[in-house]
Amino acid sequence: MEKKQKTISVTGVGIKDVARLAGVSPATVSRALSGGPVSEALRAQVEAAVRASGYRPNLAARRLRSQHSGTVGLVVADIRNPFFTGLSRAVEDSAYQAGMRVILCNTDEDPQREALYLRLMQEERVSGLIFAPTRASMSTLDQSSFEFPVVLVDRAATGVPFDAVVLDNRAAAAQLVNHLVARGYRRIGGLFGKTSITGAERRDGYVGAMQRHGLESAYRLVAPTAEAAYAEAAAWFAEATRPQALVVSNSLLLVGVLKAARAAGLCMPADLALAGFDNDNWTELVEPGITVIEQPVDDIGRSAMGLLFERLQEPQRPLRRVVLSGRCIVRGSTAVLETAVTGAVPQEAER
Amino acid sequence: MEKKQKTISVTGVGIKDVARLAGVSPATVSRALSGGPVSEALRAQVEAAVRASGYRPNLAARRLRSQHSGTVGLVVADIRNPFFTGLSRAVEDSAYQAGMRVILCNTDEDPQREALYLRLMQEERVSGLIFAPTRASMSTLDQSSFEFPVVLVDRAATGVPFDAVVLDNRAAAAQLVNHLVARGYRRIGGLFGKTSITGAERRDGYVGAMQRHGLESAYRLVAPTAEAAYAEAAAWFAEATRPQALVVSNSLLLVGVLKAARAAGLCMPADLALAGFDNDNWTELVEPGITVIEQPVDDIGRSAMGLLFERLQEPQRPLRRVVLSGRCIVRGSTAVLETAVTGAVPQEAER
DNA sequence: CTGAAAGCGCTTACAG
DNA sequence: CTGAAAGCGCTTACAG
Repeated sequence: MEKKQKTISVTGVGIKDVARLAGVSPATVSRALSGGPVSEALRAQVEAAVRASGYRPNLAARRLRSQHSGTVGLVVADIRNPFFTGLSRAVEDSAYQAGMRVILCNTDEDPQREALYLRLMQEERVSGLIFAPTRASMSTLDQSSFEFPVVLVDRAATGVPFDAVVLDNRAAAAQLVNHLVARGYRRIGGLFGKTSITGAERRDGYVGAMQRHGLESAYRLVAPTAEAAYAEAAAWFAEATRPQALVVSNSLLLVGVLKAARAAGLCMPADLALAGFDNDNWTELVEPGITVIEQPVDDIGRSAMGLLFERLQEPQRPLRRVVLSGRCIVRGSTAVLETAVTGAVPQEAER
Repeated sequence: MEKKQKTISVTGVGIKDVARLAGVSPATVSRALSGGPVSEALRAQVEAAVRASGYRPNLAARRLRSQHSGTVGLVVADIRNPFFTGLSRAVEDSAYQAGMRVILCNTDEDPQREALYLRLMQEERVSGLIFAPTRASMSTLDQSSFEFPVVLVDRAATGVPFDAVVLDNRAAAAQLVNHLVARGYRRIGGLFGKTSITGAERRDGYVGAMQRHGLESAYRLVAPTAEAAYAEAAAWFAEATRPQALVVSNSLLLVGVLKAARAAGLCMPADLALAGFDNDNWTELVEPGITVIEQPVDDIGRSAMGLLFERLQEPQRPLRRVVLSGRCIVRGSTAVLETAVTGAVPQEAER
């Protein structure tokens, strides 16, 4: 069983070998394998011949001939960022379910690598691309740069000429502010990443919500690393106007802020309340638990693949932008402020 | 600039178009692009024509003709496991540096999906495969199953007929035991995953080290999920023979144990010392910090790619097994036991 | 339903 | 160094 019939071919057993074995033409083998119109008798012969020979179709040949790569590209900043880890898993699952492959690339937010990988996508003739662009490159892009559909994820300015799946970042940030206000906090600061559009949108949401509550915004922008957040937070905590509560725009920054708070000897939430984004493992495990906005990564990945498929079927359809909501997971880091002015009713509901 | 010369071809601009534009043959374009022997004059003409036409080579055609896919497969259990996240990033970096692509597949430890993806690797005609097999499939595998080199990572029984890169799991587990003994603990239990060879090796290391110290082993095996670990640990903590310290074989189980300890109201390290594997973010951030063995994921990924390349260059070389050491990161979860019998000198050094 | 033939876009001996 | 020709392994009109 499973005897390896070494044929003359260097390449192993090909469709012609199977055809010979089954006593049919290569065309019939091809049809039988792709579910084409073949009589049951021949189909059975072909299947037997495939099993006997251990034949595996050559995908490079199939792609070249059929002009379908059956491949989608996924270009993100860094797979080690838990948001992208989850996203890539969701995209891969959707893709493999649809019988497609995924090519994953990490740009590290480097425009040069970004350009390199976009070029690669062209060379692979991907059927479509799911892309989380840097802010710089997003403005450069237009549809004519690509001969395949592109779906932006996570980062997409309103009005960009692409299908997109994003979180409602403004609403999510506002949700955190509302929650903090409801819990009695007033001097609420913000720390946002300055390189991605996501950080900017979350900042806008924060500023808007603070305004609606009649509170004064105080935010700072940092490079998207734990180290930068640590430095900025440490400096801030040393100032007289240190905030009572902090809204932080992603989990990397959150790590930096947490370490800075500990280094400064600040207790949560008594000395500092903390609220952020991404329901990473550690935000639950740390004491007293960090209040965060959880992003629906599975939905985001699935929706992105969905938009891609629909675009492939109907290239001329109007642009679509799927906006998903985050879920606020309340934990100990934003417990009710004990010195709260109980008379001050928040002007907006928590949700 | 960058004018899209739409040619008659449906497929976009091909090598023949470039050749016509440059006034040379397709063969010369091919040579110029692949760094073959071409005069400087013609090379410049070709480069200009490529720029002018926006030509991008079709990788499917190149692969079919050259019989090199320039692709390595990476088959792991789940990219969301932080060990595999780091590994995949390391492998991808090595691969892209060498001008190769990576195809990533998540098996979820499911033998059926494993078989499916191994078949896919054949169809892609990958140049090589980096593979973390389940225990079940590892015994099934032999070299003749593949027509490309395979390097096992993370999981590889001694004696398997493949190149492999693994952690010295026995030494690492022993290191944790030695450390706990040196800190004064004696009733040291173990919790190990039962599905992977890794868990078994770590258990062996634990048992051996306990024996050398003249201590009695007490370990339990569980399914590799946080839930299973939680259930088992919760039950154990309720028993009279509850351990003073616990060695846990991976970070998923560690999460379960930590939650169970908290639910049982056990303080670390006073009521329970904890030591595990994988220097995941949260092990540092949690109070009082968990002592763990850090795996050199970058080294593991790089070494695996290295073994693959060497095997491709020299198919007949003897099998190689690279065994890397973990680094013990000591944190508060294994602080000196205050009630330690100070007379009992550990029989082995901590390292 | 089936087969013979053409061709996807490249690379690579082969000959000069 | 250069070009004409063959061919990698498939799929797909085309004809029957």
